[in-house]
Amino acid sequence: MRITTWNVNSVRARLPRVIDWLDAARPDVLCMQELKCRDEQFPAEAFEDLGYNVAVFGQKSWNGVAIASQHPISGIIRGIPDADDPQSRGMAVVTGGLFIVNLYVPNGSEVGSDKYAYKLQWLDGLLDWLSNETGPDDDILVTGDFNICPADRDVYDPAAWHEKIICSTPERERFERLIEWGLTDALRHFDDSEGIYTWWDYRAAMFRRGLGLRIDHHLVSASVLQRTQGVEIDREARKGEKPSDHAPVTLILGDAS
DNA sequence: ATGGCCATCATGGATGGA
Repeated sequence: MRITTWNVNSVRARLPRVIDWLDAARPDVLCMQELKCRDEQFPAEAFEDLGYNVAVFGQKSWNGVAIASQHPISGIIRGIPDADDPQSRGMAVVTGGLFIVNLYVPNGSEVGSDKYAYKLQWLDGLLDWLSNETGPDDDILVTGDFNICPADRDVYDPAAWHEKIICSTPERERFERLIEWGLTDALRHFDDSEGIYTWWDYRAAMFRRGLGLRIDHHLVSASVLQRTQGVEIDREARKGEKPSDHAPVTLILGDAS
């Protein structure tokens, strides 16, 4: 079983690329972030034509998350950690035997800004929400665009990013609390090397120069970790005409025992 | 060179992203 997370940076602007990729890669589940459209603007038919069921949690212009799955989708939760938040940044479903939480964590803009305070509050709320909704003994995948580099090895220039947004200690502490709660950063379970990135700035030919950040993650509970065979980042999808600035990141699982 | 690009809404240029 394969589950992909991909910040598509506008599902409407990216539709041909997303659909072509999905048709070729055919993961069991695709978790998307940054739809930048309302629910009724989401091109559900294009996914359904490929045999996927879809659950969408969008909003006008910004943010928005969706899950496409070849398996039946049930138990849809819209609005994490707070159902009343006007920003659509989190949803959860049950599909393929997993509780999948798909997140678009706030960017935070700048350390010390109002948006930064919202980001930290949002991450605090996420941990509370998880603790109320489920437990680390369940079959859980928390995936998406976390907008956090967990460690310096996830950053192309740690000195330049020191205590900057994405890399600040309070953000990393929130990430670490998710790990302490009982989740494992699936990629780091297999590979502790530097230079592994999932996002590259559109500006200054950062992708061509190999300068990026690792901010898209698959966090798995112990039972899911036991089945995890690897994590793949599809850098090919960052090349060519009109790419997203994020690459798709795929979690590969064996069968449940 | 302390910026570079890209999407949205709207139809110019502000706002947001990371």
